[in-house]
Amino acid sequence: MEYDFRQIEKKWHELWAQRGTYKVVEDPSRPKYYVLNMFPYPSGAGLHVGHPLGYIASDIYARYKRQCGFNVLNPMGYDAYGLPAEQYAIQTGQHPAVTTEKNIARYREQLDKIGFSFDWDREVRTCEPGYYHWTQWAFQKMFNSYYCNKCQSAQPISQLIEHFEKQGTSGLDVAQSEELSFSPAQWNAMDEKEKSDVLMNYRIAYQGETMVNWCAGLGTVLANDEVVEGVSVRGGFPVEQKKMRQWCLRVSAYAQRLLDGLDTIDWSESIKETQRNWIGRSEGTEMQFKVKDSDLEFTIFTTRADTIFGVTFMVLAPESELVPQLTTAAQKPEVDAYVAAVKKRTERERIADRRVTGVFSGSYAINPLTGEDVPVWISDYVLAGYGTGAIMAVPAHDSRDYAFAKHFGLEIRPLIEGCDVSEESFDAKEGIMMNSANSELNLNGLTVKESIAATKRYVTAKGIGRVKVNYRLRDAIFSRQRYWGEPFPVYYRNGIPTMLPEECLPLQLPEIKDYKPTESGEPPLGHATEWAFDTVSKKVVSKSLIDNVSVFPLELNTMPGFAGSSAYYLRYMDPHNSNALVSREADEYWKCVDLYLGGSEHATGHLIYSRFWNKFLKDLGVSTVEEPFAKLINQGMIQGRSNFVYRIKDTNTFVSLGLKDQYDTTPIHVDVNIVSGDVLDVEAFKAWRPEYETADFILEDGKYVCGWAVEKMSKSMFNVVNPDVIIEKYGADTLRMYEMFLGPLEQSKPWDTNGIDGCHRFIRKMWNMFTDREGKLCLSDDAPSKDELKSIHKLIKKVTEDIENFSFNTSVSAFMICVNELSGLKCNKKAVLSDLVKLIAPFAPHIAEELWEMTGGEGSVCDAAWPKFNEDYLKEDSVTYSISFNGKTRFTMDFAADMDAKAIETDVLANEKTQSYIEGKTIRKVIVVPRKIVNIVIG
RNA sequence: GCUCGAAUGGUGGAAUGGUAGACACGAGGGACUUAAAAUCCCUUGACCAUAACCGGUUGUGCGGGUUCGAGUCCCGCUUCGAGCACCA
Repeated sequence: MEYDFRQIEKKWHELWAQRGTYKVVEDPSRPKYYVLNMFPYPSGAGLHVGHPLGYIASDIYARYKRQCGFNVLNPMGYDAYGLPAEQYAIQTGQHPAVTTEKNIARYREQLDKIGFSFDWDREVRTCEPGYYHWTQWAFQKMFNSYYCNKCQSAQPISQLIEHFEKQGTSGLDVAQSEELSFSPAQWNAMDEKEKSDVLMNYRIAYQGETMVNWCAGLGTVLANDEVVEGVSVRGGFPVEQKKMRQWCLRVSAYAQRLLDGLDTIDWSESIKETQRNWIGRSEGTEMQFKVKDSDLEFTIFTTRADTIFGVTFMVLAPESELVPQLTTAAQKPEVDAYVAAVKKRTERERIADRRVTGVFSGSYAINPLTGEDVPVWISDYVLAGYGTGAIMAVPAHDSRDYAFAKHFGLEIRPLIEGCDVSEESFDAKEGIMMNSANSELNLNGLTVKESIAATKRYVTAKGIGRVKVNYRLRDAIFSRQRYWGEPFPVYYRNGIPTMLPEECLPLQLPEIKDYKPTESGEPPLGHATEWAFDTVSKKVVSKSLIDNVSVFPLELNTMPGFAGSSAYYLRYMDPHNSNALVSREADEYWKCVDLYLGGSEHATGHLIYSRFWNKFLKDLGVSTVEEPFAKLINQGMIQGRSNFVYRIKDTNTFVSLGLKDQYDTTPIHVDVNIVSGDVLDVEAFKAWRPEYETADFILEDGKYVCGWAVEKMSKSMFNVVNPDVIIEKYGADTLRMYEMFLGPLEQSKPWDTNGIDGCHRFIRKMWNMFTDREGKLCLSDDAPSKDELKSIHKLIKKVTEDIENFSFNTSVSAFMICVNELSGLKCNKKAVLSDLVKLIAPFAPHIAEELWEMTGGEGSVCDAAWPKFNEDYLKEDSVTYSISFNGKTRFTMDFAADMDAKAIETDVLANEKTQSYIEGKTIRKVIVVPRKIVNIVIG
């Protein structure tokens, strides 16, 4: 009887839910394994076939680990805050919570059909108060912490205050926005507001005036990874630089730990490299330059201290605070005009147009090694935000300085023997130095490497500079001018940002009637009426009660998307705990995510923030491990495969692919759901759009063949494939097998249903091995034959290895081979087939569960012990060797499996056929490749 | 520009330095069937040879190298993809 996947899959979905098959509890008697997928943002479009790829892979691994005896945590939840719901709210007035809820329901319905082993009791949603309580809590902890460089850890801010009271800033080694200097007396004399401002310089969550990516189109600030080429990733609106007071997280304090941690985790080299790049550690030297005829001094950063004798000018970033100080009266109009022009240029324009621009400040700096005067210029090729915002320019050995010097006719002084700088700079860090000596320091004759070290030593000893490590990693901007995000648990006491008492958490998002920014330009929360904090009753009250004595205004910004996604993996460990983010026991049991699956597009966003957040929580003693994700796999994207029909110009006649070149045609996207194997369902096409109702077709071989192309899966290309449709036609098991069969997990590939029949046939074939025509079980208790055992143990070995290597596509092939072999052998042995059921269970859980029940298996197949591989069954009595001469195989010989190489060699050489091939030629070499080949080199 | 990654039949893709193209799709042929569906069997990189069989040559983007032996290792390119991009 046909395998009725619809009825059987439905049956098991119900039974699994009823029996709580996938419920997980901490069990110290068993080893744990934590599998996690990056949780999805529930968009209105629902799931397409690309989304479940990673979920299926991790589900297979989770089920496999469970069968191996691990207590497996495999949770799922929703990253529920996001811009689309908010924009939908602005357009329709529909509350984002309502749309989000609806979308989640739809996601859940789709996910349930695929048969995942998620423990839904542990579901989290970032937008629920019970969840964002802990997002707000972590923020408050960051506000109340500073980062101590000496102990490489976050510490309570109270310790820092104590330090200020006793020593001021002396002896301070902490992460800070800028270097401050004050005495204990000065600190103690400060008023509350001044102290608050000073502490902001050190807090891990702090408010700072920062240049932000302001997106007027979205009315909000965006993180760097939300901006690509000067436009917003969402919506594609232009983004400009604007200075704003924003909440920030001092991610930069953790730069070194974020970098070091990469060496301890099992992630792909490419994503680690991306993160290293993003962190951008650079070891160099900071040097002071005195300004001529002035008391002023400024600091530059360089990685090429060795080139100091080649400095012919200095450059300041236009935004640098030094610009007004160093500009002479004569140059002021020109400098002001330049700075103003630079400010007007958006990021986008600066990328598009990279002309050399700049202006002379009028001042000269004194090269501390040569005593020469060097002109100070201002140019936007120097960035204010990196290093000190000022550089020493060595045009001979830096291509940017070179371009600048050429453009403005400045001196270019080569320092490396034999280099030619007439056409371009010599940037390579190699060669022998020249022109580099003063009375105390002589670099001439040294290599670049030696001179860097020598200069560092000299500069440090002379007190004109110091060794410095810089990071490109910037602090994360943590404010968003949006409604649909976590509110900050912060109120403003006469301008001083103050944390809500911990017992007032969570601070719930207020209801508002309009989701747009207010007329006065405040964020949407400006519309909220109940949005003030009463410090006496400790309640949120109406704004009308604000008296700035006991009732104060609340913060109007909300947190960005990455706030809620930074520690969700901890919450899954203990999702219902209302006293803590995660209990000590749960945390110590689950520790960290053992296997994390998700797209590589989060390399510089979520995966950095989350690691940062976890490190902070570890300093706090909440998380037990330094790195939250021990192993990371980036599944590839599934692209769309679009189909085209070809309309003959100015007609309603469509011509099949093979004949289209005979006409003048326009390709038109056609819905892939009415195309099967690139053949168009003509009737469905006519019904698809009213304008095609009267369409005519020129067919080939009676069929209309469509063209195709690989494009992004999107509605506008009509290439979105909904997993529900596939499941309805083939069943979830086939979908699961096929998604794995498509190709290597980490590779991007187009969705193409052309091969899905093969997987479906496989499922049916397997079903038919167990059942007769009436659908009744027909298994025998007889002992399996040697061939049957060999076949199944080959499979056990292959599938076990493949799962461990995440090579699921080849294990699907292995299943097909095994089932072909066993059905060829007419195998109906229970001993063999029950192993097959256990092996297929992670891949195709529905059919496995049904067969497991039919064969009288105990409990659920997901708890059936993974079959043990026995090598003895694969052993052969004899092995066939190919006999080759100079690499060309001529004939074969059989030998006993345990025969040693020397004996084989002797036998082969004694053989008559061998002799006839050698025939008088000399034998140069004989190579015996175990179990494969004997190659005889003659000549 | 820099840093990674990739390139194998008509297609998706297999191959610890050891018989390249497993497995699957598609295509062609056949069996069963009144017919269709389903199922099963055979052929299927290219080229040459042959009545047929046996066979031969060539073949993993291009050019070199190491090796008895290279899709795999090394050097130099080409093309495509991804990330970073004035980071001093």
